[in-house]
Amino acid sequence: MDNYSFTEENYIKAIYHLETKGDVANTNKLADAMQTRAASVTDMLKKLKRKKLVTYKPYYGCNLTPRGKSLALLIIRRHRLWEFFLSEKLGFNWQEVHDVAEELEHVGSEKLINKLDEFLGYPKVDPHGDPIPDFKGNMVEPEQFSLAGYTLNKSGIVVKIGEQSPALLEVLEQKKIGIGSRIKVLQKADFDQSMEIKINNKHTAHISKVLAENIFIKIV
Amino acid sequence: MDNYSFTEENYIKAIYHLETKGDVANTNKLADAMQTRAASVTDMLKKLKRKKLVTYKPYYGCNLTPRGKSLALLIIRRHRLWEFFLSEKLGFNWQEVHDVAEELEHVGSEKLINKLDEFLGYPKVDPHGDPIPDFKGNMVEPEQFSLAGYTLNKSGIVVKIGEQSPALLEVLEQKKIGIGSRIKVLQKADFDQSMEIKINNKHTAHISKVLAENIFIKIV
DNA sequence: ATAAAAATTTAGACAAATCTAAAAAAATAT
DNA sequence: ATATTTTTTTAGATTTGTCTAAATTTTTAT
Repeated sequence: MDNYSFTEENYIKAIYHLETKGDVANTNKLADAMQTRAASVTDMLKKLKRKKLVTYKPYYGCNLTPRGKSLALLIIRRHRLWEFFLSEKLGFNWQEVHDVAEELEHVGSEKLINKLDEFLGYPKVDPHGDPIPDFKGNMVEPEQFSLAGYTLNKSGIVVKIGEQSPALLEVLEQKKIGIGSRIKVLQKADFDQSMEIKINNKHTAHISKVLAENIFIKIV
Repeated sequence: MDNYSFTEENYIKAIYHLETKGDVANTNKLADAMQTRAASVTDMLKKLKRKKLVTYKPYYGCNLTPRGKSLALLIIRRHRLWEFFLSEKLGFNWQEVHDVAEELEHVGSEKLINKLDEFLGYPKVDPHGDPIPDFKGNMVEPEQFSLAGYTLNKSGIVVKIGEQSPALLEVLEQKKIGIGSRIKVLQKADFDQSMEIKINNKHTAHISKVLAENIFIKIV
């Protein structure tokens, strides 16, 4: 695999994320994502095109070539493996892992990342519930379920909140449940479907059926 | 702690290593260490002086300021902790760890490096036998001697290889001598200072004076 | 002590990634 | 369909770390 600068890698990653969100990666969106100016983006897109990582059409935007896409997946693989390492082995909170992984993801050694993968036991999902590509770039988007359908002792990561009402958000805030929280079902009451859950392996909470129906979990 | 570029950090590290070797870090030696030209070094030294990391005297060379020295020790701490991690946790050979650690050492998070230190059990020495500075920058130089100075029937554990040339590493590989090997001196020839040694109580080897001078042993 | 050699610095240039300001193209509104 | 607004590109400048070639200082040798 060739060698790319931090900046190039970050552009490729940003383009990938825009594409998978269904958007075309155009100049202004990229400038926004990269915290830079449109003119700088234009320059970079021309360069990435020269390097055959994207197809670039002036006044339109760009798409990743197959080469660009595998580079993106490699960087995402590195990022998410490091996030897993930081969380699992070094005891970082899931909120803290992103910024550090943002730096570690640019360390290029192929052997490093594959050995790390092995050391971590080939995890499928990072601490935010996002899937980790394997060494070939394949990843399995984990299925998400409402917490209400969960059975005892199953755990996962909160990836979505159903209803966006202020009342619901307030309850979640109060119980310290948010996107990324790791939740494990401890007890379930048959008569009203309420449940006792453990949040981030730290504190427990009791939540009603209605609340559980609005919390969506990815299995980890 | 402030933020420095990869290049600045690498210069600081090179200056530190020259200083501890007893040399004055002058332009040509630095150009050699940094694989660059003298003119580039001059530019950089002026910059490092502006940043108060070195004292620089034209036509003489430079010395690290206290700030510069603690930065150097921090980078060395990162480097050696990562080497330990790669060797101990990911199963890299001690010859392979250096280049990867060279990249990892520039990841700046203070929390990362202190958590890593904790995770590794606060190791005192890296896979090459070099001491790891603690979070304050203190390190204990382990007592070690060149094998060349050894007398008959004395034995110890290989903790460091002096010169890092591929030619030397190849000989060591071939004779199955590595960091951690237990070595006992069986015979010594007066006329050329070559010696017969036993390695790991298993096989014997004949090694020249020059080779012996590059093998450092810790008495056990 | 003076000339020759070696080491170092200065001057001016370059590539990468960025910027601002102005020009050009595309989208939108009347 | 034409004018206005938005988006994007171009042109030219800036910063960082590098380079070559020439000038300068220091060291070494006679």
